Amino acid sequence: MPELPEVEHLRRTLAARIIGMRIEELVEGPHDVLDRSQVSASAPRTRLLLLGATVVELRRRGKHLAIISSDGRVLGLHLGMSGRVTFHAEPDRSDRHAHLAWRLGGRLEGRSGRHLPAPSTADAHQPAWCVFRDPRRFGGLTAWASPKALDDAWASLGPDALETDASILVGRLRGLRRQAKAALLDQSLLAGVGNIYADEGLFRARLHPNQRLDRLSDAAIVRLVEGVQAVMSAAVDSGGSSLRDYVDADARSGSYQDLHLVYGRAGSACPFCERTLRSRVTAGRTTVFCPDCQRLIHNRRGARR
DNA sequence: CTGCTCCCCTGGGAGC
DNA sequence: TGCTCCCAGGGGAGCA
Repeated sequence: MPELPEVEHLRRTLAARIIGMRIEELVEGPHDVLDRSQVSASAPRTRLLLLGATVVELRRRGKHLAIISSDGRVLGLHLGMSGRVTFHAEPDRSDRHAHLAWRLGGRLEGRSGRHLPAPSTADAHQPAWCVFRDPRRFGGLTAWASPKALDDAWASLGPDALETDASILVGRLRGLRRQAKAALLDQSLLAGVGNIYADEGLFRARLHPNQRLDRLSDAAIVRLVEGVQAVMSAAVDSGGSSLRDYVDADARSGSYQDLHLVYGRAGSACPFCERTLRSRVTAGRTTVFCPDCQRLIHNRRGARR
C-alpha cells in the first residue's frame, strides 16, 4: 500500500541508484501501462520510456514520482497498490507483471553541477537492470513532454502532505463541510495521505473519521495536520509500511507496520484505553478507530473566525 | 459541493 | 491438499 512515506523512501533509495545513470536498453512486458495522452501521438514509444536518456532528478508529489532526464524528457511513475521498483542482473522476460525494465550504465559524475553520491565499492556489483513491476496494475507510467508539463499537471494535486508547512494544510482543511477521513484522502486537498496514514493520523489527533471539519476549532485542525505529519515523518524514517508488496529500491521492507496503532487492528484493544477498536467503511475505505478516544464533536468548539 | 457506488486488477487469506 | 470466494486499495467516472 504505497502512500507518501513509502513513495518518499523509494524515491531516496532509487535516486541513489539511478541519478546520473544512462538508460541504455529497455524491455517491456506484455501489458501496456504507459499513459501517453499527455504527449504528441507521434512521439516514439522508446523515447517516451527514456531510452538513451540520462537521469538527473527524481521528483515526488504525494504518491506520484517522476523521473527527469537531462534532455527534458519526463516519465511519471505511480505504484498504485502493488507497484515496486527493484534491481536485477537480468530482466525476467517470462514475468508478465514486469512492465518495464531498464538497463542502466555509464554514470556521469558531477553532471550539470549536481552533487552525485560518491561511487561505492558496491557500485560495480550492482545489478544493471531496473525493473518496474505492478501485478494489479493500479499504478502505471505517464509520459510528459517537459518538466513544465509535469508541474502543470501536478498543480491539480494539493500540496504535499509532508513537505508543506502545517499552517498551509490547516488553511485548506478548516471550515470544510466534509468528513475528516474523506478530506484526508482527497489528493486535491493535500497529496499523499492514503488509508493507513489517514487512520493513524486521526487516531493520534483523537478525531472521529466521520467528524465534519467545519465543526472543529482551529486547534483541533492543527492537531489533525500535526498528527498526520508526525505519523508520516516517522514512517519515512522506518522505511515505510510493508503489508504485502512494498519494498524499496534495495528490495528492503519497511517496518512502520509494526508501529501502527489502529490500522489493521480492528477487534483488538485500543492501545490507550483498551476498549475494542472498531471498523467501518467511510469514504469507501475500511476505517479503524477507537469509539472512546475518537468522539464526534457536534458543537463548534473554540475560537474560529 | 458532497458523498456515494462502481470499476479497474491480482494474489493472499479464509473457509470448506 | 486443493478448491472457491472475498477482499484489499488509489484513483477516476458517473450519479444522486
